[in-house]
Amino acid sequence: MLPDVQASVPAQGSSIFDVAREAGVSRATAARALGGYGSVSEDARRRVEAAAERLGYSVNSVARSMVTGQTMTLGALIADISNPFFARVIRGFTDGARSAGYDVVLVNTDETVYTEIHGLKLLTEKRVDGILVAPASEEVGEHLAIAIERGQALVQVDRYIPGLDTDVVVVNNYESGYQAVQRVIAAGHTRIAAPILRTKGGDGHANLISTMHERHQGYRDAMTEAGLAVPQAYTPGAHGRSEVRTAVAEMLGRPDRPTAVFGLDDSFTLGIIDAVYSRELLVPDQVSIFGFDDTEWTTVVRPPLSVIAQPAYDLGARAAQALLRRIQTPDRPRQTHVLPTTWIERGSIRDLARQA
Amino acid sequence: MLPDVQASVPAQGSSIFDVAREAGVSRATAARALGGYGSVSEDARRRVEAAAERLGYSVNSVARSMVTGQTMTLGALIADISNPFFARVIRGFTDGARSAGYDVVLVNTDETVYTEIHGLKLLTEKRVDGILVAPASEEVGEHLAIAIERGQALVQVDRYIPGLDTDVVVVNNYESGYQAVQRVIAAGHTRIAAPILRTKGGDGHANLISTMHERHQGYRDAMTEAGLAVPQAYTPGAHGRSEVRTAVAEMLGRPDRPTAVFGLDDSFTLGIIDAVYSRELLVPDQVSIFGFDDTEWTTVVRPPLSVIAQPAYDLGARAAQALLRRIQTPDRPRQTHVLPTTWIERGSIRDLARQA
DNA sequence: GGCGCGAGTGAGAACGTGCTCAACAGAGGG
DNA sequence: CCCTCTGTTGAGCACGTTCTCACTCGCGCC
Repeated sequence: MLPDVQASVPAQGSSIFDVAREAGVSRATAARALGGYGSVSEDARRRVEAAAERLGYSVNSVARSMVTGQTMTLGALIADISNPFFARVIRGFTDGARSAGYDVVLVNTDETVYTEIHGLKLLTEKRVDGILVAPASEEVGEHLAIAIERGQALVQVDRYIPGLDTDVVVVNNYESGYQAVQRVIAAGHTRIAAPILRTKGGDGHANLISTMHERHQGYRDAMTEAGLAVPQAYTPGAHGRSEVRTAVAEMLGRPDRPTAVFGLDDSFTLGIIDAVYSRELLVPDQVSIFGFDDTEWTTVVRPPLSVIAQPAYDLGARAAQALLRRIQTPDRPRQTHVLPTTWIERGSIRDLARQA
Repeated sequence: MLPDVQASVPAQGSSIFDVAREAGVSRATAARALGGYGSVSEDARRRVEAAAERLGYSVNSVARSMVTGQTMTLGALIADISNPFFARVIRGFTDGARSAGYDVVLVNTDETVYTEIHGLKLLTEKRVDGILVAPASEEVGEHLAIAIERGQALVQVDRYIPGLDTDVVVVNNYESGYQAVQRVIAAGHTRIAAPILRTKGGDGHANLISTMHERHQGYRDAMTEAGLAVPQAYTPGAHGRSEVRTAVAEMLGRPDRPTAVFGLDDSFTLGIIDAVYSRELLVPDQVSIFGFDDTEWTTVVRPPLSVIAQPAYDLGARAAQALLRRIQTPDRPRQTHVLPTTWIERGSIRDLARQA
């Protein structure tokens, strides 16, 4: 590794000044030739392009951003990219962003408001042109309100903070939960359980997430309207798959155990299945299961799982679309996009009505 | 929406110049007070901080990057973030990056060299300080070689291009595949199949991915050394879950059908299970299954799946670590980090030997 | 032959920050 | 009393790009 050889390679990429000198023109002409604006003679254009090729010139987006005032970058503030649901949302978001020439910076919040605030600060400093956020709490949103006031383009996805003036892209969580539970009730079930997510903020107090909230309210209303009880034992708070497993296993050991359990999200459904197996109960003969979100594995469990499928990719793609429109037209009225879910009946719910 | 109200809010965030004027000091003093360098009187520091707070000042990272020459941003060029394996890798990578003050820009390549080249160009223009790449092809890597020559810090993860002079973070794919197949052979199986991934580049010719390549070679060698045949019918090329399903279903319909099928990655294993179900075969009594990568669903299928678990999160975290070290010390010798896999025996492999 | 016009070109400002340099005041020692 | 040293401050350059402005030159028209 001779130092001479290294020195022959420009440590930092060459600037448009180097290209101009190489081509024997001024910076302005080189910039015009490469930027495709103004008027440049055919001869000069060829010389500049050849020089750029020879020097391996690459536009410095940082400098461009200084001038144009836009970074062509979007930020994404989500709970956890290793959660397959968010991974699909982000895939849709990056695809939508990319097709308009934008890149995406990813920040995980782990459902923690403190991390969300910190991440928002970082993205603001990076001067991203817009931010996608799945708020960690439906109660604490002052940081987001301030960002909006300062003109930051923002879109909420999957969840939303009531009263926060942004575009929102969600599914009809309440209706989906309500209708699914109605279906299960129609199948003759009267004891239906639905554990609910309880996340903890940095300060130790529980965050409420609108998504969970609404799905659970749909469940409650469907039960109540059918004249069915919702005992507290059927709605334990849990923090993740293993806590759900524990809570549901306990519940299934009781004499008045539920005949059906509703998984409010992917990880909850997994925990419920874990619990059912640990009790060695048969699905759907001894206990029925249905879940929210149709992930890849729902067809490889036996019986295949009946679920409320939600268009995760489309959520992200629509959010990108909404965000890009807001960037282009900051004063447009805010919109809430509610994407439809699909009930997929597969076979994990026992029909007690027909059997009776 | 009165225009006056809007005008009262600064459209673009205030600069350090505004803070300096508000505090009654020069730009330089304000910069010193906020940047924490040089010496500033206690009085001036307080006034500057108060002014910054009042104006809601936020550092402009773009301008800072112009001066410092670093963006504190890393790029990630991976196949598909909605693939749970990569999602976990990226989670590890972002965590590692974040703890050192770096953000991550995400680019999906869809296993396409053309998209990878384009993504590399974008990341270069954005002047990211380092790039994580899971190369789409183990054959086409000239674009990456050029980037390295220009001084771009690069780390390859999950796969690698032979001869490309970068840090590499992988698992011992060959050994893992070899040993797993050896185990299955020891359990008395002689007809073991392993479909292999064939992705297509933008130009239509097949990409070889080192990961798949090595796992499959491990399988082949274990078979050959045990004196077992590897008929071409046992190693069909497929492009994803549904193609694997079709290929394996066909294979399982033959009279000389395999007694065990090896899923070289997560999506392949899903396709294999699909095929087994479509043939209504019992696992492990009629056919054994084992896979690569231990995802969340492997414990909710019946029987639970025996797999080679790989530390996806750690792959990403170690890659971040390696990349950050290279950024700090560009001339350090390149290292290849091989992370261990773990064989998890669960019950999807029938022991023919003990039974005989 | 003078004039206008358009194409092509170069000089230079601007973006907001980090950092160097010089200037200045005040304290302290010889 | 002068010199030095230290703490504090402001002026100004640099980063690489985009874009505006003014200038030159050649051509065609009156």
